[in-house]
Amino acid sequence: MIIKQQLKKISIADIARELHVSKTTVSFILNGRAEEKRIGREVVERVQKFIEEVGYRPNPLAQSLRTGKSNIIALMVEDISNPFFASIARLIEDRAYKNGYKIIYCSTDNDPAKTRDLISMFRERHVDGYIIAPPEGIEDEISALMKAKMPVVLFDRHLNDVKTDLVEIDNMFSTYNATKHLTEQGFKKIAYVTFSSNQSQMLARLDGYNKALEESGYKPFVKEIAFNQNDDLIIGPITAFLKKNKNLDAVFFGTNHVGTCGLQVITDLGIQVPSDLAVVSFDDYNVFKMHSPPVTAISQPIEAIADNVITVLLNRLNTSSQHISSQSIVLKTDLHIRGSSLRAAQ
Amino acid sequence: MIIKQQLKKISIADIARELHVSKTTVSFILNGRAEEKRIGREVVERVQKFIEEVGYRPNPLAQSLRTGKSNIIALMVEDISNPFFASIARLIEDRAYKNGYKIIYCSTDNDPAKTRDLISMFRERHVDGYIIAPPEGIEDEISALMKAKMPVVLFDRHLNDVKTDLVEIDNMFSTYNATKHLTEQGFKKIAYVTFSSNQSQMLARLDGYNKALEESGYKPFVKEIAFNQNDDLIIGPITAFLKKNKNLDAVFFGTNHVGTCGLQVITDLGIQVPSDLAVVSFDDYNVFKMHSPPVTAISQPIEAIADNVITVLLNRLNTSSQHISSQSIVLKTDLHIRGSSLRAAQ
DNA sequence: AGAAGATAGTAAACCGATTTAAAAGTAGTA
DNA sequence: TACTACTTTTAAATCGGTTTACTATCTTCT
Repeated sequence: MIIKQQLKKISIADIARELHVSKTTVSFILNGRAEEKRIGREVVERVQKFIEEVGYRPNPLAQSLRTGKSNIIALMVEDISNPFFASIARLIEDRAYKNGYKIIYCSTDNDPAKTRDLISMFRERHVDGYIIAPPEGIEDEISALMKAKMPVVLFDRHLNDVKTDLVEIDNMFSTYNATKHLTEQGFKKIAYVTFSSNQSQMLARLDGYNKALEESGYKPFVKEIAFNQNDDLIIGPITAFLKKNKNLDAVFFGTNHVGTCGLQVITDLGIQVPSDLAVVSFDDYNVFKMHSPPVTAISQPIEAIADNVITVLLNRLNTSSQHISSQSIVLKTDLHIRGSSLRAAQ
Repeated sequence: MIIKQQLKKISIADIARELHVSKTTVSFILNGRAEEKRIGREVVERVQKFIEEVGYRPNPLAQSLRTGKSNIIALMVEDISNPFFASIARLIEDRAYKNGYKIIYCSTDNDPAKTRDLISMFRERHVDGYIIAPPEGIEDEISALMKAKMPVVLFDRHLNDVKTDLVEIDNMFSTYNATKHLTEQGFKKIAYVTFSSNQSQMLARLDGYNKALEESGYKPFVKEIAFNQNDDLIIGPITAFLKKNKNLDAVFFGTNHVGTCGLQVITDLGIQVPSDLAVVSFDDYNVFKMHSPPVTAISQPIEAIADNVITVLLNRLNTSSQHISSQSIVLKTDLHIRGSSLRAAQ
């Protein structure tokens, strides 16, 4: 027998009337302040029993209006349909729900104006905290949130001059290491194809690549593509680039999106991997694992990122870490070396 | 020069006090009911100017509490990190935002209990409408929503005995057609690997496969796998199945998730596609397009699905379609025939 | 002049909770 | 008896809007 949930009406006032006590009393009991407020044992039991029976649930809107708290966390990522962000969102969602928080997520498209709108919408709705993979150009809004004492955790990238909690990976070392791997395999003309971006993680990745090449004394070839969700506008430039630079012996893609598009180009052009061209990509992804030959990739620790992000935020929300000014967590990546970057036996 | 947004305090009462009018007047003007309520032109202008100046925005919580409307749409999918659902979510999100609605999404994991909880949470928060890819076993909750006059659009699958708005694809024809394609290519021992599920779309897909085989007089081989998010628990059974049935000449995967896992198994076992085994999968996906050989796949019209879903829901919300009892939209799929299912020239 | 009607605006109730400040009851004590 | 102290309970204010019902003034018409 399923108990009919009283999703309908029943408010705290109804309960009070029904049991001949005041709303105040009921509210105190509901919020576990019965003891503190010295509500008699008998009353507490009567109220709790009744609440149980009718399946009463307080109206969260009214609660939020009064208290200013909403039990909602805003999660803003670049693009929720990108598997990297989708996976992280999923993991964060699970942990948040388990801790009584709901997640609202949305895609920023790396557009500061859209992001600004979204933040202001979230502020109006009194969300309790923010998890953001920030686009450039919203430093001021983030600072404003901080000033208003809102918990904010950035991840995937950081903003200069804004001190927030932060979860990142070691981008520079990751690309440095992967590039080194290529040079160790004997590749010399190594291109780096990436989105044109001043985001911290993208700059760091580029730095790592440059540093490794510099150490080897090879010349860098960098191709920057305008950020875009539309595959065709990524495939076009990559095709042109690869057609023009036939002398390359390896290519390093800076993100999973660029990487998948790049692979498609390579297939379309009939380029042999790795004999014609070795391939490495940032971010691991089904497509890379299952490509033939499988593609060497830098795998981000998705679970660890999600876990750290939500842990840091929950701590802030529980105000148990008021005294900590801000913490920065940097996680390691794994380089999964696969066939696409191994110099065939001569 | 950027105007400082007054995200702080300022309420409708402040405005009223400042301009020596009543809250009521301000509220009417804000809601465009000035004319109807015969507020003088001069007052309207004064109020609007002031509102503009201070950047006043009404508190949505208070609005929702009073009106019962929230401008929020709940979007419940099986798993937000599945690329099919992530893409749809993304498209729906965009259109919803453009129409002044926000989306809250979440993953049901096909778990009716979790789904029930989520629905009841959404009801408490007074979301205005629901978009749901429903798991089995929540017929009652959906009916309850309908009874409460909430707009509900189901997609991807339907529930028997519940008449809601619905956007689906022609699952049965899709698998029938793809299976026919295999038999026409000369394959005879065609396995169908899928999640074990009584969801409408899964049953229809299975029916299509069976019907095509029946017409050809071939024997069906169906392998059902317990639904699971964890790849290892999918890969294991598929591996066992393929190892045991070496006489198969084609395999049809019933979802993108099963398909990617299946491909991985095929690669790991060193099975040659299509010479040893032809492959077809439901859902198109990067992984299939880029596999070598590329994998024949049934591509769902993602944009059309998203578009229809949100259009139907927005119509309901605008109450312009009160008289329509419920509408069912069935969309066509595309079979993308690729190398993985073509009988090599003998 | 008086009734009816239009015009312009507002006070107060309401949505459903939390919280402050205070009241009512009870017991102990001087 | 009156006064303090403690326990138990509650009325009313508040959050920030929307909406109902009503007032007051000015025209217009018979």
